[in-house]
Amino acid sequence: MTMRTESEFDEKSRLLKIYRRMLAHFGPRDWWPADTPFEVMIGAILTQNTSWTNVEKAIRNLKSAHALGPDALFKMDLRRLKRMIRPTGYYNEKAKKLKNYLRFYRAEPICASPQRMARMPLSEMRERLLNVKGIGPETADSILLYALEKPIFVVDAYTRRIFYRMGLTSENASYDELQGFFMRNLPENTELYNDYHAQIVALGKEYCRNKPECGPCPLNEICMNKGVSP
DNA sequence: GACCAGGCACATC
DNA sequence: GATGTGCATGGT
Repeated sequence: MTMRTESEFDEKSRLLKIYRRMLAHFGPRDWWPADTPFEVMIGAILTQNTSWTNVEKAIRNLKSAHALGPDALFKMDLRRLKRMIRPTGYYNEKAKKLKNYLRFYRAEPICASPQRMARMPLSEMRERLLNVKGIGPETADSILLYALEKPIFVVDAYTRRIFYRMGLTSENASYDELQGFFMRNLPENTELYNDYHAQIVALGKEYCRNKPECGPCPLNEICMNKGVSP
């Protein structure tokens, strides 16, 4: 039998309270903004350290070239691919990352085979994704959660910043530590993880950018940061 | 013109 | 394991 501390209960209710507050303010986010699971995967790579508006341009380029599919992208000339994804920045690196991912994807048709997907344990799937050069923890988890609908919590720069400023996590917590914090304290639920992360991004974009001071935060009553950089 | 954006791999200590 | 660096465009 496991003992639970008071603070564990506090954190559980607090994380849900924060979620409800964000949900009330922003409404359901209906993520990920993409037409297909495959588009989610490509977007997840393209958005690495890049604003989503830049990714939209690249996605548009690929769509208008009728190239947003595994075969078309895999076969596309590298220089042409670079030209199309240029707006996302790091386009030389990202073009290689996409090619790496497509090689993996075509060899392991995870999305084309639901039976195989269902059989594959989450942790094993994650390991395989992380073995692809260019896929780190956030990209892997975004693919698992938003393309494959697996129950895993996505951590990003906004998550780290917001929850550190709230005083709930440490500034230099690792990805795995932060992910563990959320997954220990929230019910395991794909829909919740999906919208929770989307809410965090909405909050981050509007109120909690990487500046010394927050904007007027809709979470004021539960956010410990009173507008001063901690 | 500086600063930031839905990271990651790699080198070095 | 922690810390530093290159990668690059587009918006504010």
